[in-house]
Amino acid sequence: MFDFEKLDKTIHEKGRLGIMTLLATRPSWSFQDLKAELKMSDGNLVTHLRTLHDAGHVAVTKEILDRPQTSYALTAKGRKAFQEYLAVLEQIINASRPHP
Amino acid sequence: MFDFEKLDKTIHEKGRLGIMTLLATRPSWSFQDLKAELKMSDGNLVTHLRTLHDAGHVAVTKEILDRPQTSYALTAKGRKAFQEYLAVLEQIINASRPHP
DNA sequence: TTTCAAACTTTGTCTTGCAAAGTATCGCTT
DNA sequence: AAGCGATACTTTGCAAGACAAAGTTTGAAA
Repeated sequence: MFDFEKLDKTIHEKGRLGIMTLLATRPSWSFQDLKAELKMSDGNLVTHLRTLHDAGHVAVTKEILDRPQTSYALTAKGRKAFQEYLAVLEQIINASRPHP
Repeated sequence: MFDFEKLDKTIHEKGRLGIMTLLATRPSWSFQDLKAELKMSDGNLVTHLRTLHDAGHVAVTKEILDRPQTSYALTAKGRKAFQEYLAVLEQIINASRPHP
């Protein structure tokens, strides 16, 4: 009916799903912006970002502008994985309309 | 941008999301059918069903036909909660198409 | 009454989320 | 130079939860 095995657990967790969704909307997000938007603690956010980075889904860029600033972006792999994840969500939505 | 707080944790967990999705497709499911479809262990499945039942999302019916058989169905509350959950999924899908 | 299957419960393990507090690094100010 | 504040992380500790395996209960059929 639908492939629950395909629901990538790395992405599915609430906090990381939030991160991935935000990253999908823009080429790049700063740590501070992610934190403000998602209302996560530093430690929690960093941990989730590291998990996503370890999975190869997120690229990290450190620069020092005015202040030190770290930016995050989807990798090609991450974008693909996320699209597959979204495809499962669409399956769920479609399946959930009771068929006549 | 979208409401992550609305992502009901009771529903969001992978196993329970599977259960809710199946329950949304039919008026009623037997324990055995859920188990077969979701490939979960007895203990795991029962625990998730109890969690959903405790949350008021799922109704339980025990009857004895040929064999004892327990059936599960969405409550009105569960159906509503699930629809709200799906609405967030749709927000995520829409937000994830990078806007031009 | 032995047997079988359904539907639990119990037990134990292991992972994970999460926050709070601490640390390192860099600019800016005085 | 010394101190200050912000960023970005690390560490620590706890609590919750997923999950499987094994045991238990219940009812029906043989």
